[in-house]
Amino acid sequence: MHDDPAVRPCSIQRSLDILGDRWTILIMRDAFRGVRRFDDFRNDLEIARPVLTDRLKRLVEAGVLERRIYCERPPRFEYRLTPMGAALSPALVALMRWGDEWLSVDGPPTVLVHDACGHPLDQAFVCWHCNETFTQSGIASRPGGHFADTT
Amino acid sequence: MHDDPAVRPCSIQRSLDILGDRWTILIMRDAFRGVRRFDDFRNDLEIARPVLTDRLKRLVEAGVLERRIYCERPPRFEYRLTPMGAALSPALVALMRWGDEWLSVDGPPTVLVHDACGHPLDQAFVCWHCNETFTQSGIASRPGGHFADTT
DNA sequence: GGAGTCGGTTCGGAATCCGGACCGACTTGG
DNA sequence: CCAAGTCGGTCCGGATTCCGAACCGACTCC
Repeated sequence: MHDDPAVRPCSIQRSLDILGDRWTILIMRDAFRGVRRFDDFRNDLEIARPVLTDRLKRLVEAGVLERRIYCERPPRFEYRLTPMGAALSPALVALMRWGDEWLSVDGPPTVLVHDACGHPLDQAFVCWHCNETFTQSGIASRPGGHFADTT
Repeated sequence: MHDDPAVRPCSIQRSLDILGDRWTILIMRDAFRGVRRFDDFRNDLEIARPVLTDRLKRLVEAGVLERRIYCERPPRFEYRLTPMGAALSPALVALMRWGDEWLSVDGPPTVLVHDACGHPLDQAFVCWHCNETFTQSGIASRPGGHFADTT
């Protein structure tokens, strides 16, 4: 199931060890939307209760969500993004943009726009050293050789 | 399992309808790496044969991979990325970068670098209209309201 | 004190996944 | 000519995981 960690410790593999099932990424999407409580996740996702319990527990153990009490006397909990969880936003945005572009029948249902000018945003790579921006080419990878060529 | 498409046709949901199981994203990662043949996927992933057959078939049906003959007389097939599949690279890169940053014990095992100068690349948003680059702030979303705020 | 809320846990049945065996079409070696 | 190997699959029985439904504990509200 996983690569030899000494030879090719693939980070996609490791990310998917946390995120890689049918529900977890949707749970994270909801967390980004502001969903925090057990029943709100449940109502939004129509996920079975035991599965949601398990996924939230795993995400907390992974350090992606934080379980904190928001009500003392009947003990009630909420699940919030940690910095590690919030750092997933580029991945979720990329998934959303891909779905927008390739999977929507009547145009992108949700578009990220530049707050100042209102024009749509693109996702790209930046070299802060050269102050250059790319979408596809001009990229190399060291030392693993992934993604050097996508054709 | 899915949102009401009239009210909130979430593109992450739709993307995950194609990619959202334990194996599919890893299959796509391998495809980006250049893996094309059934047995190569199998050897790399240690996935059960019937499951791999099913996943490849689904990815072909979804339009993400293309199944083409590379040998006529014993009919042999290979699976190649379509443009739609290649467009997933930002999402896979984002996942890889997240794993690099948060999940590796001894520093990023693979880093994307700028081909010209060798410095590491960052992933960001670009407004081609204003020629501005952001990593987090200055972003809004219309009309769904996703990802406007990550705290 | 009965109903409602919230965040679970505990069941049995259903779907899915797994490894291993088998298969068809062909090539290669002896 | 026959045996073994390759490649891309399918078929099978057992194990895991998922699901919906019911239940539960602690509390609040009426």
